[in-house]
Amino acid sequence: MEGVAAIMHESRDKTNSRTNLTRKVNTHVSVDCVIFGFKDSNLEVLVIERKVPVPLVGEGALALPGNLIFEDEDLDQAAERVLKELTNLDEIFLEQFKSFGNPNRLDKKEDQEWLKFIRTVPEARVITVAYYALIQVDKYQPSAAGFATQTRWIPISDIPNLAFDHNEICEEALKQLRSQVYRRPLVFELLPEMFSLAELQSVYEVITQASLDKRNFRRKILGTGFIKETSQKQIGVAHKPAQLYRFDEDLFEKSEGSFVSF
Amino acid sequence: MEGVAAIMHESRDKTNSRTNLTRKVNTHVSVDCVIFGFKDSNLEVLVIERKVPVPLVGEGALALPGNLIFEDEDLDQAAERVLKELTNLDEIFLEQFKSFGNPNRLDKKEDQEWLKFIRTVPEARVITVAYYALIQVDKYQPSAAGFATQTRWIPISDIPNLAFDHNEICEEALKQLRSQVYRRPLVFELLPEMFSLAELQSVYEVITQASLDKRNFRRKILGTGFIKETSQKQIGVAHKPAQLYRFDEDLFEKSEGSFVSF
DNA sequence: TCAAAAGTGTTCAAAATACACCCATGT
DNA sequence: ACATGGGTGTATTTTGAACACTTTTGA
Repeated sequence: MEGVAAIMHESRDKTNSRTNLTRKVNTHVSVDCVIFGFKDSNLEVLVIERKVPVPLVGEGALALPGNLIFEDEDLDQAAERVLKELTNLDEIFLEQFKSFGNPNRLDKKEDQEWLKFIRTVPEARVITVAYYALIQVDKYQPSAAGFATQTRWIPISDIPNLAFDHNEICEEALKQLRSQVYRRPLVFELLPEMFSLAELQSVYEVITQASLDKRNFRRKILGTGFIKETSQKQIGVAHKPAQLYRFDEDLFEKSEGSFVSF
Repeated sequence: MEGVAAIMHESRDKTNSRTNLTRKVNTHVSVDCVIFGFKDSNLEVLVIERKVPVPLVGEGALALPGNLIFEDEDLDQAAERVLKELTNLDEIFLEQFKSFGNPNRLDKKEDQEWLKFIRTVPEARVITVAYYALIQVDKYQPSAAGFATQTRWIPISDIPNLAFDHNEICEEALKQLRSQVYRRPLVFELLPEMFSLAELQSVYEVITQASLDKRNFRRKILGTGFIKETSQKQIGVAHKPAQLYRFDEDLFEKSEGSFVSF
């Protein structure tokens, strides 16, 4: 997902007082975001529906949120801005993982047709810098804006054909997430502030596609010392309510980033 | 290191029959390569000296090999080509790891002065896609070409100020190498076909900055099953010659990529 | 009272660590 | 004969893996 449409409305970004109307677009480089959320015990990806004069259905109607960068902004800033402009998401975990530059990546017929509506030079080559993001689904409500008409969560096991090379980008993002999940405390970006150990285990299981032993998991995760019990318990469940825990970032920092693996 | 100078001589790339003279340069995107070699029991990085009318000494004279991409080539192809054009290195391990897009990354005075000699639009913003490479120093002889006047190996502990944001790029490449060295068989790209276990251990130690127990190392590394004894021994050493081993790629593939860690 | 998930320990096997001496070779 | 690095085994500790029943709650 890239396009100049986003410059048709002002940015609310407080860090830059210039409006997007006066900013020069770099028509050769874009950013795309793969946003992961943990929903219904599943890992899902947030996609947008593209706004077009003649609505596309099925094939190619969906895309990752992404757009061209501005000449005066850093890549990380661009990713934050674009994400905000298309989905209203803000201040979430966002990290660059790979760039994609196949010269033919925008050449599919339906993609070209769409680019004709939103680009000054639809046939131009664009390389894209891809980011992955992690969000707590309950805390943030994505809402479509810019050239996105809707946002939609899609389970990663069930992703349809997306625009451009966005399926490949999703695949790579997943690989990245999987390879990092045991080296860094990423899972806590996907969970609410307080969570049960069963939920925590479930996030690990969903991401790594492996099933874990409950007792061993609890022993090890509590053994790290930075998962702390809170005074809260689950409410409204039809069974014994689970104790809730939180991730203590300070304790984690002090423990020198040594993390767990299963 | 980027510039249009490379298009002033033909590519010898057999995979593309068009000469570089007829290819259109993408003036907004470059590739840069951080080439690691294992020399004198040390990890070193290959840099080039920049060709300039008035030779620069000290500050900013050295840079990573890199250049602008062509409009019709993939990022990986561009990295291979540029590496070949500036250092004559070919068919070595090369992998993208991060893109750098600070809008001011080319703005230092000495860098701008240099860009004036090699660029049509020296003040243009360029984002660069960085690659890291691993080479067996005995097998390949880098030799300067294009706008490089010399190539030089520099120990990673002793890297001077480089052009542009190339110090930052080196740092990130090292991080990447360190984080992957125990997950993938990268070390064998740095060693000759046959090597002693002491050399192998030393590569791990140099990359991770940790010292390992000789007996435990040998037990574990042989325990993987894909480090195979050869019939050769070291020659010309003033002590008991070490048995030489090789990395068996087929056995590694079959062992499902499960690697060691220390 | 029942259904549903929470919570809890022990045993065994495997892997990690720590550690010191003799050996083969070239000079 | 000596200097240099090569090569080897064991004991201890730590970590990983497998495994089943009781408890608490809401409906």
